[in-house]
Amino acid sequence: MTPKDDGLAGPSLDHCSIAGTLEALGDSWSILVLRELFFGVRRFNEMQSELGISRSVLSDRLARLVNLGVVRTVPYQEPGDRVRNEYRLTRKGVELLPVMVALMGWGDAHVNGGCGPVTLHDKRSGERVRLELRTESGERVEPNEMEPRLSRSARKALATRQ
Amino acid sequence: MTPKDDGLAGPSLDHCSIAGTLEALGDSWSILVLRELFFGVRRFNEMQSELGISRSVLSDRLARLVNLGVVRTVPYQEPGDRVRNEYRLTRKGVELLPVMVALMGWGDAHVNGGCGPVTLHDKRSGERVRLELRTESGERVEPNEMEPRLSRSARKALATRQ
DNA sequence: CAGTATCCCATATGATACTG
DNA sequence: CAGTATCATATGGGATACTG
Repeated sequence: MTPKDDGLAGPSLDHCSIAGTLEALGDSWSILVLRELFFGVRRFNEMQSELGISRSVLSDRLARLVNLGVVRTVPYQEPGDRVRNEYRLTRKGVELLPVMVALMGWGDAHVNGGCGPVTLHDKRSGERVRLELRTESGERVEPNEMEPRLSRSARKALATRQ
Repeated sequence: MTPKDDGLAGPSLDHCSIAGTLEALGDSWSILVLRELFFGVRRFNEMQSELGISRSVLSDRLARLVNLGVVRTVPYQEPGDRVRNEYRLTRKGVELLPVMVALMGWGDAHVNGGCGPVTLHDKRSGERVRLELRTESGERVEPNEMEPRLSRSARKALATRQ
């Protein structure tokens, strides 16, 4: 048995969705910028000082995120001041929250020794929220009870190539 | 209302768990190496050719992951060959799978246009598995229905500092 | 096969200064 | 306040060659 036989990886996975997301957001600042937005920080200067990121990089990252469609600018005006922009997550950006929740969960458990400085709550009930793996029929699944499979389309693509 | 007032971010979050996890695994290769392990690829040379990563970087990354405790080496021996090592996820590494599932989910939806080359299944039932946000009492929560709060300990830390 | 060591380069980042 | 432009640097990564 060569290792190749039982592995799923291969040319068909060069652009697997994990790699795709990382290509879009896998640099060292994008996720942190999105975290700020998630945590309610919306303005350039505040993000900059919170994150300790350089102004040029923050400017670049925000532009990229807007371009990607995960962030949008919203005009606002302080009384007696000119109109400026603040930044908000788009729907596409909000759908990234599970990534942040997963990162936070692992960091809570394995970096911060069991719990972190932030907890997540349902806005209505106030109950704590967490991420779970479930089957379509609603059964909980542990991470080690899960296996990846090539989708039908990927198998077909692989077959024609061989 | 200054933006500062309604944001959660601040000095107490410099080492929030998202940043912590990213610090450990946020480089451009670690997650991809872990993906290979998740997909069943365990040997150095195979990972190297699958990923198109340079040998030195792969070597370095594997060492770091072992050091972090998310990967361990397991000796194996091909008949008539000397003993070598292969790599496996530890429990701590397996607990990182939700991060990969979340990345995959977003990539499926927003990079690969609705579906990707890989699906995840319960080993037993074969049913598809996905990530869900739920309250402790089992209610499903949409990403936009969720808000972050400072934990009790973080509030206390913040209070003493001010 | 499974690495390690060396060297070189591209690029990401930060510091600083400037602008509306 | 909210950026943009320029520059210097550091670091990450690849290519290559070597070793057990």
